[in-house]
Amino acid sequence: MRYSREHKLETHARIVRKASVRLREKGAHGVGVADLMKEAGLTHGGFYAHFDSRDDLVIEAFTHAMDRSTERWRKLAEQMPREKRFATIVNSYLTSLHRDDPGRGCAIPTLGAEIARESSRTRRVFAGRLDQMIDMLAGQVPNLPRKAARKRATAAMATMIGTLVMARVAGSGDFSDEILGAGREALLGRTKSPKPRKSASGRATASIRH
Amino acid sequence: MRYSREHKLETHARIVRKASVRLREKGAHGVGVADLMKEAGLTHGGFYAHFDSRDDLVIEAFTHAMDRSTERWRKLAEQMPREKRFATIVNSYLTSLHRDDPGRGCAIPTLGAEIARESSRTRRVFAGRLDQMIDMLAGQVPNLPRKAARKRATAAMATMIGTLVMARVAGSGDFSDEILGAGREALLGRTKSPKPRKSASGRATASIRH
DNA sequence: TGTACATCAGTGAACGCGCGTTCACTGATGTAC
DNA sequence: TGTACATCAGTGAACGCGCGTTCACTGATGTAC
Repeated sequence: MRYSREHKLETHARIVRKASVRLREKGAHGVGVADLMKEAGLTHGGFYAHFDSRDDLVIEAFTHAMDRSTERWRKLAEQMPREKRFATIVNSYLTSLHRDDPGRGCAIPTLGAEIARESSRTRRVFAGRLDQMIDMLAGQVPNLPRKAARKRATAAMATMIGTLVMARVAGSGDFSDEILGAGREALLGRTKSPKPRKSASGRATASIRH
Repeated sequence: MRYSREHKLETHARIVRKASVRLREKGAHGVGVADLMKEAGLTHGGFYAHFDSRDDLVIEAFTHAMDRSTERWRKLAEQMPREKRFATIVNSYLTSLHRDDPGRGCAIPTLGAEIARESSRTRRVFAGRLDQMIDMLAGQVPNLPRKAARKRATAAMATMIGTLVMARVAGSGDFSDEILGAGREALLGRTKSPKPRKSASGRATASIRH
């Protein structure tokens, strides 16, 4: 072979990684194959050496985004004491930083509605990752039995997703900030500061994206 | 003129009405001008006698959908005693009927993410209607001062929108029903029946779409 | 170790297709006399 | 009231363009001897 086995896997992963950012930014139908390949430093012709169709890349890119988000949250939560884990995730999700950077953010507010209209094959994959994400969040809900925690986590995900969708429609002014604040309050109760706070490690908590 | 002034206005309104259904079903970029005109019983060539561009129709169709939803909710709520109004809206929003009929449903879960990526002109129009919808819902929240009611309404909208997005991704099986149920419980507390209930007038409440 | 060959990731031109938009035309009806 | 003309909503062919996909080709490198 021209390149080692690793080389191809690396290239494949790079395409998926870059595509997952651009697709979240521009929508599942908002970027062409040629642009996505250019993003990875390649020309469009080589695309079909890596994917059977554009849809396949969309599925892989989405899966990648969901897995990264879930994993990042889990790690973020694990650094905190039990009772603060849920609040930590909510606070880092409902941030102007997350709102203004959809490319690195949660894939559901950006791609959810479009995926809901795709083939049932695509939707099944999506639903699986959604399920995992809810489970992960349920694991961070304090003081509740398993089933109740999952219910709480599902509704919290809904509030976070809806808040982000509305806040993005509203742009980035006062109305948008009001929406973000309402979401945080509903999930966490009245809290002092919507501004980024320094964590113990000295890194600003709010700088952590999804 | 060939047709009376009314005739043109009626045709224009019909195009907008039909388009607003199809665009919610297929997405803001999911249907072509030709299809939308055929839906209204016309050929594509006449389109530009009514709209400057496809984007203009999308804006009008979206505005139409939002106005109809807001008005429908207001009327639905007005038929109920004060304390039940908020719950009535939530219960009729978070229904499998609404989930399975996006064309007649709320435009935010279907088009919100796409609109968030459009021109700021489009987003401003959208944000205005979103603001009106929140205000309307705030007016139905019982026992709270104006500002708190608006906060509550904003977060409730978020939960409803996010719940519908997730439920649609999940299809229409158990997982999807679980999501709908979690949203209802979070907003209304544990309630008995997720099934359609007959209202005093004999019409099934759940048959009312948005 | 050195050489000849086979492989296949990546290139860039070309394809067919659907889309938004334009345009010359039509013909039913409102308007002027 | 009846007739000639002007209007313009709607038609359907045509446009240019961008997209997903295909394909013949290339050339660096792994492999066989």
